[in-house]
Amino acid sequence: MASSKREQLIDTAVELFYRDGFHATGIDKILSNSGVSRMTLYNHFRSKDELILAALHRMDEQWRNWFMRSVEHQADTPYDRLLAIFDVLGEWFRQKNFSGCLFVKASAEFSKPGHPIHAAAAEHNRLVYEYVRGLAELAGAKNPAELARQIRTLMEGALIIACVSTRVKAAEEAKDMVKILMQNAFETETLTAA
Amino acid sequence: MASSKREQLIDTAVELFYRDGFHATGIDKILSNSGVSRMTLYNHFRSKDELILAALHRMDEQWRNWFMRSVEHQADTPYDRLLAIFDVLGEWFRQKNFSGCLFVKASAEFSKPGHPIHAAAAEHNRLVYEYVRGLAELAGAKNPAELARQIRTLMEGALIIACVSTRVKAAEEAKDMVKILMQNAFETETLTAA
DNA sequence: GGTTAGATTGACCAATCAGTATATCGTGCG
DNA sequence: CGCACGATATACTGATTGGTCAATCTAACC
Repeated sequence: MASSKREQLIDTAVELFYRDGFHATGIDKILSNSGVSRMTLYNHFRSKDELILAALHRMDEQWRNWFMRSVEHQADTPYDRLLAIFDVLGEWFRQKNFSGCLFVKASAEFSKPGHPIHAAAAEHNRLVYEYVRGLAELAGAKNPAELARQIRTLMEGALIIACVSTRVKAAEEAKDMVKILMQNAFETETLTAA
Repeated sequence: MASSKREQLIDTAVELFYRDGFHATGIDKILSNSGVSRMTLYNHFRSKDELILAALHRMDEQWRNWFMRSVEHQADTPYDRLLAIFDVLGEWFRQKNFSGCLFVKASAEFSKPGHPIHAAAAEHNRLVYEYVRGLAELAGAKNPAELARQIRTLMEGALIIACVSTRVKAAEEAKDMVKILMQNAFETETLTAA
């Protein structure tokens, strides 16, 4: 039962932090929305910052898991999966309660790079990058690290355009861009195969 | 003197909002840092949100002015200026107190698209887009609007990578990407000329 | 010089902030 | 049954939140 309350706290924290932001979400709102009482929270987490870190960790696992599963379900070969990334991105942007990326929000509200919360956001980005680089390697890109950085840049760019300018098409537009870039990232024979 | 205090309030508001965020910056801190007293602020601005809007408006003018002047100083032809955008971006990322983009922060903290503050961020993005599209037109791009959207996506992507992952090189990496994309965005003769 | 309108001041408001102290409760063990 | 321990609930802390009120001060105009 103790662990269940902890889960419940993290769940509602993720939901409220995502919707309203970190500073704008008070401990009291998390408590009332989760039906958990004050001391139970401070029993599991030493401070609000620690709860934020737990929420980011939960979201990182959830989101990356969903993202990778979706990409792998969408396409079969590593090459096609690099393209499918942007289809999945489009799905994400079109989700009912889509409201941007929790990690962008985190690094926006805690912008000092040394802050643990900022570091958690950077770590999430690194893990996503590693996933893309793995795909680029499997696909046989000439320079997998470079292609992965390019794709990550396009992903983040599409994300910002989508959520600041409310332009969900940004995902498809980024996909068109990545097609062009991938022509340059693969040997000619791979290019012809695609 | 009245107008000078108003300017002073906006200046310190911009500085503190940029450094610490909107919700994390209290009215009291703005007052003490600017040396202006409470009612003077509420005489000029009906609420904190209105001060935020004024700060965003000020920052929009300042930043776009600095950005466009830098781009135009860096290169002479519209074509080269499209590339120079990313040199200027690199300059920005390397500025001493660089801490991301105030408008990304604004839309992160006020993520409901209908909110006036979110709308102000979207409007800033639109104005930057219009500037890039103008350059793309002058440069003779086949589809200026499309090229401008692509460049905007790369700009925002590089920005997020730079400030979340503390990777200022993201600007140069995005420049490499835009070179490839521009090969596809111009007729062959323009391409050869470049 | 006196009056008056507008700017400025500091005291004050209720609400909320993150976090704590203490009391009570439920439950497993001897 | 009775004890004891960890989890929970409630009340409370002092600080800070955004915002207001009424008194004071300044300066321009008649």
